[in-house]
Amino acid sequence: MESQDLRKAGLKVTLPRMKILEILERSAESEQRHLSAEDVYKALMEAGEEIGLATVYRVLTQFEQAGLVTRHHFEGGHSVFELNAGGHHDHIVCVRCGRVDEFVDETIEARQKAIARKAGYEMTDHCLYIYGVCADCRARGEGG
Amino acid sequence: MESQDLRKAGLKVTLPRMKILEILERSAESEQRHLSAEDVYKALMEAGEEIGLATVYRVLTQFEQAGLVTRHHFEGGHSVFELNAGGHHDHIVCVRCGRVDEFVDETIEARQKAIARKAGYEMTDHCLYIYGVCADCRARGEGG
DNA sequence: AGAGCAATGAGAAGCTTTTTCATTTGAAGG
DNA sequence: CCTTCAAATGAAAAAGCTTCTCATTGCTCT
Repeated sequence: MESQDLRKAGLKVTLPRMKILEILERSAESEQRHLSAEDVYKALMEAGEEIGLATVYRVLTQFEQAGLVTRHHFEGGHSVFELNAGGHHDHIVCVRCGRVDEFVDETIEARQKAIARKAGYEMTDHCLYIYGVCADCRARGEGG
Repeated sequence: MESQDLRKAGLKVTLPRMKILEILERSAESEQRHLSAEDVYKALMEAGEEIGLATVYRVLTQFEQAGLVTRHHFEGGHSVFELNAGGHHDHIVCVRCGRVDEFVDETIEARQKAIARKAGYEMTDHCLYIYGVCADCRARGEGG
């Protein structure tokens, strides 16, 4: 039951929050795990929900603070949000088509902690983006 | 001679470009290696140069395309630029005071290439940010 | 020195995100 | 079920960063 997720996060259960959570969950099941605020807004419109863009931003920020979603600063200036499920992972982004794949590498995870410690930092978080050209785009030819 | 750097990059040698390059070089020598467009603009104003903000953005973008600087998308919405010198490196950012340290780790570099290949990608670039609390901030106390 | 073309400056415009404030809605209690 | 109140929402305005427009300026080459 999703409303419990909101309650546990200390957020009042409202229609906009439920709907936005639904959108995020549905997109997490499909291939598109990373949604911008506008993506969410458009999905809401398509679902016939009259929810303002300001509310989308507010709710996504609240979800982030509540630990329900993670905000990523991809290239291009705008943020994307991703439902927190399945634990931590990093990203490979195709610079040609925008496709995003995920991975976890324990070696890198461990090295990061060691590097932070050596530099005198107590690591709280990290993010790693690998940029490249995906197999599909390369098969499609160099010309783009 | 700096003007040669511009020439090699295929850019006409103009006063604004020279001055911006100077600002970047001077800041690279000091502790502040990462400047936002506005930082550069303010530095120019302090130096008594009448260079428009639009030009700063244009020049920084050109420098990026020419490979002279690298643009980073730090958290907070705005980009920062860093002179390309001393080769590739990644970043550790203090979430408390904003301090930025740099590091290179060959193990991570190698793993990344391997991961990209395994996922079917041809890696073109990557960026890794470790977030944490630096030694100074921790010495200063948990309360902030 | 002069011609031609790229670069610049100032301000407007564009885009994403946040804020404001009146109105609406959800949660708790009678 | 109805009331009450704080919290949430919507619409529009505002804010912040970045890009665009276009007349003017200034390199580069001859």
